[in-house]
Amino acid sequence: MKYRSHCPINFAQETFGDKWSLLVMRDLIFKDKKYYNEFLASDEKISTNILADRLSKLEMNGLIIKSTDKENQAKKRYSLTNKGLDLLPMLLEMIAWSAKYDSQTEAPDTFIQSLKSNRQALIEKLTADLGDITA
Amino acid sequence: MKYRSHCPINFAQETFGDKWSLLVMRDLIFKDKKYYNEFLASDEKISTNILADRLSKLEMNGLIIKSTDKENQAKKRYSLTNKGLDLLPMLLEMIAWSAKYDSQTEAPDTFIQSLKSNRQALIEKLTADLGDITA
DNA sequence: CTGTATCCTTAGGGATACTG
DNA sequence: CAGTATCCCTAAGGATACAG
Repeated sequence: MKYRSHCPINFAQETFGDKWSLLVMRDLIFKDKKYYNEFLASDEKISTNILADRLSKLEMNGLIIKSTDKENQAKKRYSLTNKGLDLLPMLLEMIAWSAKYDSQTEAPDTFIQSLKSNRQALIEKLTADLGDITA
Repeated sequence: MKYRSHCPINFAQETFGDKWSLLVMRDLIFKDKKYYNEFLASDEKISTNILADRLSKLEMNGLIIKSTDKENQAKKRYSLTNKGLDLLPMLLEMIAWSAKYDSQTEAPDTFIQSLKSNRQALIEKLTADLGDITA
């Protein structure tokens, strides 16, 4: 891959700055989604070819890993890597910003407060998940 | 504007998730850029029509404001609003993530440490700037 | 169920000439 | 200097059919 510059913000932009990647990461981190059809069913209606492409790119960039489901050979399971999980702090700040400025969010202060207090629990849950896979 | 969903991550994506907006914000926040030709001169080589479009969209979305330079009537000056400035925490987390995983970054630990220690000073400087304009 | 493969459309972007 | 206005092009995305 050829980067436009060596700026870290540009690096992030080129890694997950497209229209869909961050939404897939959201589904993995906050919505406990793990399977293809679960991502496909998200509100934003990603189309199947784009989803396949993004999953593959996220895997190539080391943010997620793909494994075979234990129960069902045909079924693939997507999980976060540490690199992917490390997006959490940034995502939380992003969510806090949106909550503050998106008029659709009701009671942003309460919402942000609950985010922060759940932060540690979320990290622990995701890290445990991670152990499941890499073990 | 019509949003794909009411998710806060999607809101952020649709507000500044294009290829250029965040780089303009970076220039304003971290590089003290204020004028059209300064943005135009950035490493990533944004083209003039795109820059004009992004500045206008960022203004419409309330992240920046445009004013006339005091010295020169023809010269326009772009400044951060509070809403724009509030992207700082997210950007710092983004930079920290990139520093950790972009192999181009030398000594990421040191880099991230210096980011964090400069954080408060940066906020104060930017806030002072803001006072200049809105006063 | 988990994807590929195709086809098609469009938004986003790049180059460059031009204007107040 | 600070942008518009054009023209053009491609990558990105959407719809849908199909395959292992």
